[in-house]
Amino acid sequence: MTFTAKGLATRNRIIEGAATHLRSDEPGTVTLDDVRAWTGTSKSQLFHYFPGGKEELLLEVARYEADRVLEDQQPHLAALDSWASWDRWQGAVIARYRAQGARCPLASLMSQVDSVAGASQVATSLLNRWQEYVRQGITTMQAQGDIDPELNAQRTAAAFIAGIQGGVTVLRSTGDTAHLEAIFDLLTSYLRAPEHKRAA
Amino acid sequence: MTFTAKGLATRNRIIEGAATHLRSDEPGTVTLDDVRAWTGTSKSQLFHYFPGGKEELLLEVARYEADRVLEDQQPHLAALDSWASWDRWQGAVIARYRAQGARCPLASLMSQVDSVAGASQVATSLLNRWQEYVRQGITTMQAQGDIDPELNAQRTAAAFIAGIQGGVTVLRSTGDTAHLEAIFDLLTSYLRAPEHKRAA
DNA sequence: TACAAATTGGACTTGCTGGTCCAAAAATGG
DNA sequence: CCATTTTTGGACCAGCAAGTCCAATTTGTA
Repeated sequence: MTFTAKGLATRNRIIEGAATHLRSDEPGTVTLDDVRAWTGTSKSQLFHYFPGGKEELLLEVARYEADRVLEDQQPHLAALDSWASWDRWQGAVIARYRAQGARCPLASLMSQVDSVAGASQVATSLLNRWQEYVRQGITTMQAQGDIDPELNAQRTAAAFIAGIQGGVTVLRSTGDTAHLEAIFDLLTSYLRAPEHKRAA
Repeated sequence: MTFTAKGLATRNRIIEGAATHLRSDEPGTVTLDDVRAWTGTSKSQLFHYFPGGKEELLLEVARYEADRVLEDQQPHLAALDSWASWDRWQGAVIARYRAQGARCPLASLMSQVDSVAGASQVATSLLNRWQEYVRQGITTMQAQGDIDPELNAQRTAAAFIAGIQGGVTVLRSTGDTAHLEAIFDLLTSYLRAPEHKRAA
C-alpha cells in the first residue's frame, strides 16, 4: 500500500496514458487490456496501483480530466474582472471545445463509471468549483459597478454553468459549436444589460 | 421480414417494455436477457424483430423515448403565443425533469449505443424539432409585438435548447433542478427585456 | 384440410474481459 | 551483503452476454 517514487511514477503513467488515449479514441468500451497496451504495463500493476480495479482506475482518470477542464480555462477564469477578460474567457472555452469536437472525455468517462456515488461526486465537485469562479467574477464586476448589484450572482453563475454544459452537450451530438456560442453570447449579453427586472 | 399484426404487437411490446424498465432501473448495463425477462420473449424473437441485435433494439427504444420527450411538453410547446403559455411550458419542463430526477432515460440510452451515426442522429433530430418549436414561439411573439423584432429567433431558440439541455445535464449529476430553473428564468427574462443590444 | 410463412422456445457456442495468483526481478535499508 | 519489501510479468480462471441455430408451434390462406 505504500508506494515508492518509482511506483507513483508508474501509477501516474497509467492515469495520464489512459487519459490521453481516452481523449482521442472512442471510449465507448475501454478494456483493461487497452490500458495495458497504451501504458506498457501488466495486469498485476493495474491491480497493484488500483486495488478497486477498473472502476477505481477510471475514477482517477475522471478526476484528472476534471482538473484539466478548469486548468484549460485559466488564467481567464480566475480573473473575470473586466469585460475584456470575460471575452477572453469565452474565447478560451469555445476554442477548447471546438478543438475537442464531439468528444468530451469527461462525459464519456462518467457514463462508464457505475460507482454512482464516486462519479457524480467528481462531476458535482467540478461544477461547484467552476460555478464559484463565475460567481466570484460576477461579484467583482458588481463591486466595480459594471453589473447591476441587484443581480443574484449565485443564481446567475448557476445559469452560466448550465448553459455552458448544455452547449457542450449539444456539441457532442451535433459536432457544432453554434449552440454553445449562442448561449454564451446570450448569457454575457444578459450580464451587460443595465437592468434585470424579472417580469411578472 | 414481413410482420403480421401479431408480430408488430410483439415488436412494440419489446420496445415499450424495455423503455419502461430502462426508465426505472439503472440502465448502466442492460442485457438482452434483461429485456427477455421484462417482455416475456425469447432470444429468437429479439433477433427476429431486431436483426441488428442489441444495437438496433436500443436505437428503437431511443427513438421511442425521444418522441416522448416532446410529447410530454405538449400542448404548451406547440403554442407559445403568450407569456402565460411560456410560463406553463416552463412549468411542464421543470415538473417533468423534477419527477424524473437524476435519471435521464434518453441520455443513458445514448451512451450505450455505439452506432455513433444512428445515435447522434436520433439526438440531433430531437434537438432540431425541439428548437423549431421554440423558434416558432419566438417568431409568433415577435409578430405580436411582445418580443423585440430585432432578436435573432433562430439563435435565441438555439440558446434555449442548449440551456435546457445543460440544466438537465447538471440535474443528472446533482439531482437538483436549481440549475435548470436558474437558466430557464434567465432565458425567459432575457426574452421579456425590451431591448437586446449586444454590447461591443 | 393442407400448405406455406410467420412466430416462438431455448439450448448452445463463442469470445471477451475483469480479476486472481504466484513467482521473478528490482529496490531499499541496515 | 543479506533480508525484506515493493514492483513487475503474464499465465490462468470464471462468468457473462451477444449472437446462432434448429425445431416446434401457430397463423394465414386457398
